[in-house]
Amino acid sequence: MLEVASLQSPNQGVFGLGDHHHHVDVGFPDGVDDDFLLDYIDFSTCDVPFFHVDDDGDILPDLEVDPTELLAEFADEPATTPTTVLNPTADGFGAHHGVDEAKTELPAATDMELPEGKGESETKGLLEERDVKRSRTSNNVAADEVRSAVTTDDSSAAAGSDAKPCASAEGHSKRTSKPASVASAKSSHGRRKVKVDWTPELHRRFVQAVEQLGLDKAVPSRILELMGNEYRLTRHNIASHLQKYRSHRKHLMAREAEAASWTQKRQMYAAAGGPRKDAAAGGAPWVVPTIGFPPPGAMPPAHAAAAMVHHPGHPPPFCRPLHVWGHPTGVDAPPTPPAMLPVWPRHLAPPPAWAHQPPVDPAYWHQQYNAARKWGPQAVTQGTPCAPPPMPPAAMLQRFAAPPMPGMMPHPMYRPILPPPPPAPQSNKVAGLQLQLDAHPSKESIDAAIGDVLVKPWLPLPLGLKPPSLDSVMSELHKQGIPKIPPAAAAAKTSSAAAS
DNA sequence: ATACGAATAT
DNA sequence: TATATTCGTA
Repeated sequence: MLEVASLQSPNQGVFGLGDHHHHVDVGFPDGVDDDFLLDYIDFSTCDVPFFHVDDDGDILPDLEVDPTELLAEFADEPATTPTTVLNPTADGFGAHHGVDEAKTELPAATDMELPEGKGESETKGLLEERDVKRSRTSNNVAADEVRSAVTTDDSSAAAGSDAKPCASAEGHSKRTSKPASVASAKSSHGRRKVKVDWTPELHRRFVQAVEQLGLDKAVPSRILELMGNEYRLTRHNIASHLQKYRSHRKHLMAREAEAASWTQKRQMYAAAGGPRKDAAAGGAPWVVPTIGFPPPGAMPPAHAAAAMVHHPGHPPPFCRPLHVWGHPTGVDAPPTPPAMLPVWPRHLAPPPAWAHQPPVDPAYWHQQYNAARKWGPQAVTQGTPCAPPPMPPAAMLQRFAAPPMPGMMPHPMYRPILPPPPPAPQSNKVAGLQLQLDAHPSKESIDAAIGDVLVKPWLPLPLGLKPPSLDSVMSELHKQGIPKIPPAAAAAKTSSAAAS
């Protein structure tokens, strides 16, 4: 079992995403990235750096395949490689930025279905190889299965199309050639399984297919059909990804439900008679639109700035309500209206115990960030132009800039807002920042949703941390001297609730 | 025999 | 963690 650890692309990191090197000149990224590369590639097992060069002389980066396979490919497939849609070199990538690279069009299903006119059934059969394999035996599947995996699966399926597995095309120039362990070269010419690299682009294609089918009808085989075989994905690859996709989706919805419930509570409170002064001042209730604002240092300045970008005609993303567009098709549009998110009232000076969070490992945010980029709405929103958002007004940056806190990362969700020194000045601004509820997202708002991708990672409540009960909140308000506490709440669990 | 998908393994 | 593989099931 020759397993080669899959390489994690440095580009997958927070900082790399917005800065792809689209050229593939030598197979290695230039500049600083070389350092990264060195870190990520284990040259000890690599005899020769191998690049996959196609007819056009393009080097296809980051193929997660081993040399053996490549060789095999060359062998049986001289090189009739039609340019893949996803070949990064094919579409002036220089123009793309960050998240959204090219919104590649999903070629009509019919188009990509079978390059060589193969029937669907045939393709299906081929792609089902693994299932067959599985049932066939069990022992020593290691070498055997792996071999057959590539042999059957690939050679047949791949042979079907001359498209190369450009699965990782896009933006991942750095992940370039993967140094495969040449160990495979030995006796058993063991072919190791290839780990599919679900690049953002590939994922997008996947999502497109899913959308096209509809969530309920999106099953691996169908998705595979729609995606075509140019990526040489197997049904299992899809199934696995689909599983995760669903899972993420589920969590996303759960999160939204949570936010919605919060909104309800807030509204209850407001209905019960929230702080009059705010309402009287013409402002909204006590919800402050600071939710989701990235904690200082959680993201690179460029992205942080991006998160703050203001889209004309729309509220700044960071005060946008948590809202997932769901399927563009509308099939599963969130039933609950977008709502403002709960945040700690700005006039509540020291936040209660539950608002204080221990320092969070930056890696956590990076993960959140990456996950959001991959599974977030942008993935669902097709054809979204994704130019890097402009810099926010300096004033805005200043306003939200937080003093560096070495080692400390205030919790994003409940980062308390210190009471503004002068009480008056901010009222207008806040009003301006007030949430706009987009019941029917316009194109712009969808575009703006990209900003949400950057924002959302900071939205969720920390795991294991339940939002405070309405009672405890009101109790806290009471402590702070906020008038008008519903009797019921006051009577109820006071400090105890707040503490928990 | 196939395909699905949850659970598990790597 | 992401992806692969296994396993029970329809």
